[in-house]
Amino acid sequence: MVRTIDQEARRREIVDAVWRILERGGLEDASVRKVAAEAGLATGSVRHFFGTQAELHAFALRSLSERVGERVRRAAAEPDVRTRVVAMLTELMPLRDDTTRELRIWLEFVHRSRFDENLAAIVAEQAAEVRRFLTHVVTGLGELGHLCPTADHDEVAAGLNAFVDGLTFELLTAPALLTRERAFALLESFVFGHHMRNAAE
Amino acid sequence: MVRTIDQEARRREIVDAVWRILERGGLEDASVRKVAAEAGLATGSVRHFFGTQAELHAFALRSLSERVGERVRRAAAEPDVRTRVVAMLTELMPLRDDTTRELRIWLEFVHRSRFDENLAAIVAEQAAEVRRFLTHVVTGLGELGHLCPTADHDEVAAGLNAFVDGLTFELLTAPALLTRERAFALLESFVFGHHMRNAAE
DNA sequence: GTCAATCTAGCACACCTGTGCTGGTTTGCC
DNA sequence: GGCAAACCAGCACAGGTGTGCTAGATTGAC
Repeated sequence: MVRTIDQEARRREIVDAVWRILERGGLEDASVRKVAAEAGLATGSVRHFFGTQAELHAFALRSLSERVGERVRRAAAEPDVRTRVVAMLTELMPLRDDTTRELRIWLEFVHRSRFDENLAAIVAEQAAEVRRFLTHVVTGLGELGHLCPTADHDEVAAGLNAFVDGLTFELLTAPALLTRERAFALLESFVFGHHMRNAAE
Repeated sequence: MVRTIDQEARRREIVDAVWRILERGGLEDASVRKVAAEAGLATGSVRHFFGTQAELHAFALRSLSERVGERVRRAAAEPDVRTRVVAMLTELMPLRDDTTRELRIWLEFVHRSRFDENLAAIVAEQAAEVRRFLTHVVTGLGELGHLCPTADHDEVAAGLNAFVDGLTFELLTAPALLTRERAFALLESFVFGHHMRNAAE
């Protein structure tokens, strides 16, 4: 056998090229030829590692979610509860340059997934994971006393999810409406204010 | 001069075809040929009314926003304040089949606008208009006594905007996470609950 | 060195795209 | 009727696309 370790490195290089293109021009620009050029390869080389374009895109998406997952897990190590909640939510939103880059790319896939069953399955799984994660966060908030005791945690998590998604979406698509600082302030106010009561209250 | 009235009808027919295609397959599918086929015309006919594809897309977007605007204005006629606020917000969200259709199409343009300066200008103007509209709604809420007197209306409007956008985005891209009924409940809870205090509070 | 697995490179095909252009057809005014 | 403007239809060109395929280069085990 020859070179089993470099294979993964090459795949990562190619995925990096995909990400750069997605950030710059969106998924439509991520043709096999352009990806190859961006990675400094020939189209045949790319197709040796990814038999089809769909495979390449799916792999790029999965790699992205792995990366985000790692980051969130790292933020989860923070000992102080309140700091931890904010840190973890922050990782999911475009509040820094690095996360902005990731979420810009992520938005490309989410959008495409509306008309692509393959991507849709992956995206749906990711969304469900985020929701579970937010439910966890809400439980933590309950222990912190930031929640009305009668609040329905699922309901509160759904609301938090919508708020986070809305801030993210606006930061990505309408930067004139929202600065990072303001988004962060709104997030803190939403989480630690008296906003998390039950809808049935 | 021949036929000055049918011209607008034709344009509308073509735009209708564009919308149908956008809903079904996204903006990428809205090629001149496919639009023509959908409208039952030859490509040359479409190009007689819209010199270029970009022009066609821009026109389809503007037509959409006009349509939504009319609907919102109609909802603004409701006399009861509380009912009116809900009705107006409802028009901006995919809570019915007709508005869902419009917002699906709208999302296509918003997404494309990230890499298309022409569309970006139109979309940004629309977003600003929605924000002004929401600020208006918030003022109405203040008069209703649903707002903390010290609340910063701009801040509250920004939060409401994010929440509405988040619910909309999730309904369009992650229907497994959110039903229309739940979204409506969350909206009402957000607007009429104790959620609208000032961030600096 | 030998050799086979792995990787790279790129040509070729069929298809779709926007748009320039050139004819034909319909329409309503005079 | 005649005529010009408005409209319709579609060909043609120069690109770009995914992917099948073949041929060469590189690599590491033996």
